[in-house]
Amino acid sequence: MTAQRRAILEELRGTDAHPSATELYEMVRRRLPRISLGTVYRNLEIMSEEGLALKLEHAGAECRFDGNVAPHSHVRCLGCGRISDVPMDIPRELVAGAAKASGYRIAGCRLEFDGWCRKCGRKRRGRCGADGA
Amino acid sequence: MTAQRRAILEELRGTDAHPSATELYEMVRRRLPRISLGTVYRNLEIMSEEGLALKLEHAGAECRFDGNVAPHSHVRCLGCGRISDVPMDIPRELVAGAAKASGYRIAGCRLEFDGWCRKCGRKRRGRCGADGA
DNA sequence: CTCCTATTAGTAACCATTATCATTATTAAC
DNA sequence: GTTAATAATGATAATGGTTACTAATAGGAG
Repeated sequence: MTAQRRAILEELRGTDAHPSATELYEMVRRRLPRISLGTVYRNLEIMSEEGLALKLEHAGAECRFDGNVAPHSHVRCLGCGRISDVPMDIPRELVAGAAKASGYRIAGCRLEFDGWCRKCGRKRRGRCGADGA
Repeated sequence: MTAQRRAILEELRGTDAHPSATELYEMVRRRLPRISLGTVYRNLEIMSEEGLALKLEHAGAECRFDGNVAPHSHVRCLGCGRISDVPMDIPRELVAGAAKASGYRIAGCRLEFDGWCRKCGRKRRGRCGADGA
């Protein structure tokens, strides 16, 4: 394992901020100033395949990465864009229901939430629901 | 409403194939050969905001569009890429659980399935689970 | 150390999507 | 029907995240 790959993995494991490839690139660059963005992408891809990292392809947004490999869902804050973990299992019945409703053999599923984090929610006190403001 | 927007909406409503912007562009082009791709994108965006169309931002894939505006989930076939409807509600408890687990005020959520459609599943008889083959 | 293979840095290419802008269509008022 | 104000169009350029390419370099087995 090269120094670059090790550094990327360590930085990823040292945060719960779900960094994008570019953010990770900036983080690793403090240690390895000559690393290239392509190297970060390549290694993240490889480590995702190997199960060392999780590639979060949240709909309509750039990819983010997670050093926490255990299956879990995520919420994205509509205010600040932050992504947080949602330690929650997807009920088996839900997957079974989807299989029945669609006729597909279900192999995987993602549950993605959008919402307002505590900080952003405080600024919006009184308002509620799914408005876009 | 312009002829272009009307044509886009009619084509979208006339299919359940969840076309991408480019596919829709090809479809509409048969009627309006001089329409531009930008116009298709612009109108799909506008109609999504107006609630006339649904923009499906399935993780890690190009956007697809749906003329069926009722809330529902989707499965993508890992074999052929086809997207099908999953007429299923997301349980309230799931959203409530996510709110509790994350501290966010949840505004929306997406449930995305990957799997094998009947046709592709037949070719894979015997195998099961979430392998990538 | 030496050869072989994998990986790197740097850069160019890709592709879906947006933005720009001069021209053209639509609408509402007369 | 004309006109003036406004909105939408087509064509193309720009953007941004990601992938592909390549010559140079690093790692590791023997």
